[in-house]
Amino acid sequence: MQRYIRMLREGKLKITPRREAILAYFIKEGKYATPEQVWKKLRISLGRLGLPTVYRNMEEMHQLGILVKVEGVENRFYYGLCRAEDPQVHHHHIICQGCHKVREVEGCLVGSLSKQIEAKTGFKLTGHTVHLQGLCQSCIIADGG
Amino acid sequence: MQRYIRMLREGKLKITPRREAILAYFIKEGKYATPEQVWKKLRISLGRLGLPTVYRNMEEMHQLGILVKVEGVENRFYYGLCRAEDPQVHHHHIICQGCHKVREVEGCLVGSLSKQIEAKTGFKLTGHTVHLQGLCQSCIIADGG
DNA sequence: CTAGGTGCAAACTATTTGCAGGCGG
DNA sequence: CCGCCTGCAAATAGTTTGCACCTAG
Repeated sequence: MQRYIRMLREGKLKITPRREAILAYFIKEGKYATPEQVWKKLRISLGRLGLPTVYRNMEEMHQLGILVKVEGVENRFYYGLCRAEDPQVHHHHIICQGCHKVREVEGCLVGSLSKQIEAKTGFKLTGHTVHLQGLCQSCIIADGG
Repeated sequence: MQRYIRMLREGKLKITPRREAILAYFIKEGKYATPEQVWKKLRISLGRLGLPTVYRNMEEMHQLGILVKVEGVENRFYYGLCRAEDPQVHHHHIICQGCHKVREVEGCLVGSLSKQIEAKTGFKLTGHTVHLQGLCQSCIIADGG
């Protein structure tokens, strides 16, 4: 928790009960979630909590690299906690299709091939997004595979 | 054009003036576009044209592998014509940040590394999406770089 | 104390749906 | 001539905004 608090401070954001609760939610669940899912859970314990507050805070945390943002099914956006040592160091994430657990994947899949791609296409690569889907150990077992 | 017409037939979709116009749009422009952009252009030449019709047709063409669908900025979806020999053969696309041109990238960036990823994470990979952004030859020059 | 954070209500906007009539095969 | 296709209007739903009040630092 402390490292995320520190990241909020570095981003000039105040440490409020709402922000701590959102962080605690992601640390506890370890899964990705929509702002609405987070809101439904937290407003029970927090009493009053506005959905826009959750949207605002999750987006801000995404800007600071605390949360990863991924396009899920059905035109919705999901956020997951990034546990990488240094979120600034480029890496990818893999998400379990069974339980929505998020895990960091070190290194970059595109980096080593970028020269080849540029040579073949004539494009100069400026960026990329990679979304990996999979099944975690527990869900492989649960799936009977 | 003929190959896309054939793909529509194989998908049990009728060949209508609206569908031909949408295909012609993408063949001519060679860029990705939102349903709204396509609609604004085509309703001039087609007279009456409903925006829902464009949404419906573009989504159907996406299902058939005729159009690629990518998440753009600002929570909107863009579609681009897939010119790959066989769209069923797995490949990626790179989109020019300057002019929005779409180009196929043969091969798979994840495939050769999937074993490593699985070994390192313990996940079993079930799928992935890769979005490459870049600058095409013309836009590199226009950019002065 | 003061700038940033929050709740609420309302707005916004991309996308979808229902349905009556139209047209491709 | 049958069933898919289309336009229109209206609904849906995720997300954002305006604003008065509140609270962390």
